[in-house]
Amino acid sequence: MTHAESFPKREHLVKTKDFRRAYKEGACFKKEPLALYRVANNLGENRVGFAVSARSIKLAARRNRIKRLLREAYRKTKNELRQGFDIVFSVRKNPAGPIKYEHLKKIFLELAGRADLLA
RNA sequence: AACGUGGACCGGGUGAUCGCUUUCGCCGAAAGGCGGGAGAGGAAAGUCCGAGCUCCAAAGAGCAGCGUAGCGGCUAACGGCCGCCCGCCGAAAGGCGCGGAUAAGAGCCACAGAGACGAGUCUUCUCUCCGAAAGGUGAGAAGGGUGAAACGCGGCAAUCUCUACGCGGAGCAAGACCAAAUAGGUCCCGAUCAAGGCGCGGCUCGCGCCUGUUGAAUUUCAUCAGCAUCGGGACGGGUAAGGUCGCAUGAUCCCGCCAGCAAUGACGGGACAAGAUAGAUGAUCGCCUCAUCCUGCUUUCGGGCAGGAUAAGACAAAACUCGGCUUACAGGUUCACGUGAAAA
RNA sequence: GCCCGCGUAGCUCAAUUGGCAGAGCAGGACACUCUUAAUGUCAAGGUUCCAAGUUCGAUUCUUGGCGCGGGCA
Repeated sequence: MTHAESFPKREHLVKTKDFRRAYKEGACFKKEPLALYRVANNLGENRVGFAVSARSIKLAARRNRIKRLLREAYRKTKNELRQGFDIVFSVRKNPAGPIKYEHLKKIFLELAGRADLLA
């Protein structure tokens, strides 16, 4: 059995096509510096992708950290979310100052609430 | 000890819970599950050099072009490293240096200055000659001023050039295989035999390769047209960041010993150490020691103690692989060396 | 990942054997006008992306950084 808080490859959004579809057709919710795109898929479970702009955030280490923290926030809360969506988290602008997990998680939860994803 | 100089090394440790990538074993028809192992750096960075490797059919010579530049050595190779010489900086330990060209030539040296590189003379003095004198001709010497440089076989070759040596081009998104899907394209230009064309990604030589077929119309040449082939260009359609390999045992790392001033090499023994592809190393909570800042107390004014805060806190993360260089970097460990001034 | 190109006034760009950094637009002041626009005149505006080096002298040449833009299946 899969553990409740695991996040295997199957749940990752991978294809460029899927990302394009989310941007184009999905509903968009923003709160600096994060943006959430949500579109229904017909798979019965969620797939999630994280996009961090390399143009505005130069340091690879910083980009990696933002992705990991977002992934962690998703992993911890995935059981409280409604299923059957493709979700993309996009970070376009470089947030000022150090990146804190607690801070990102707050924004994450707020956006998830606004996107009507919380069960 | 203080200040300084040059190397070498580290740049958290440990425990718990959840999670990721990969590999091995077991279970399972499969999806997957369980257990064990492994999992970022000294710069992984910039992409500045040098290689391996792959493709361009094959990769020759000369020229052009590009690169390097004291001498010698090391190396697979290098623009790297080591030793020595020279120049400059430093009191010293040391540091820095695109550090060839007196042989052939071209170009430039603004402004200022009389004059800026073989053309001449602004001022003064001496001598000679002409002249009554003022002054002038010629020769020599010195000085002032300008300027970076003032007559000297000037300076600039990080201006062309010359000399010596080296260099074919592109790059793992190279390239190979497999699968699926659609199409089995359209248009333009050139070539198709005795002299041409194409290739050797710049040119020449040299070398190699190619030149089929039908018809107009008849033996050949030449010309034209069709088909076919080859080369180049433009457009259209389809699929899409598809999968596997390349892809990690290597100029590898560690230890010992020998040769060498050294870089480095030989020998012996041991080790196997990330492999992702929207891109794996993370999150939370403890403890330990370190650092920085703030507050308070204390002091022999160097510091010490207590509490609190800060993301163990700097620079920053593999993307075919190595050897270097360069740049960024909180803090710490260690070895060797120097000592002028100031302070003690 | 690899390979290219570009940084000059607020903006768009010039500047060659290395020798006083300029043009157009925008902005400012003045004139003209009842007022505005247009037009004319005037002045201002620069660490030539940064730092070293060569040179008497660097936007230009050399080296190293920083920033920006593009291409490659």
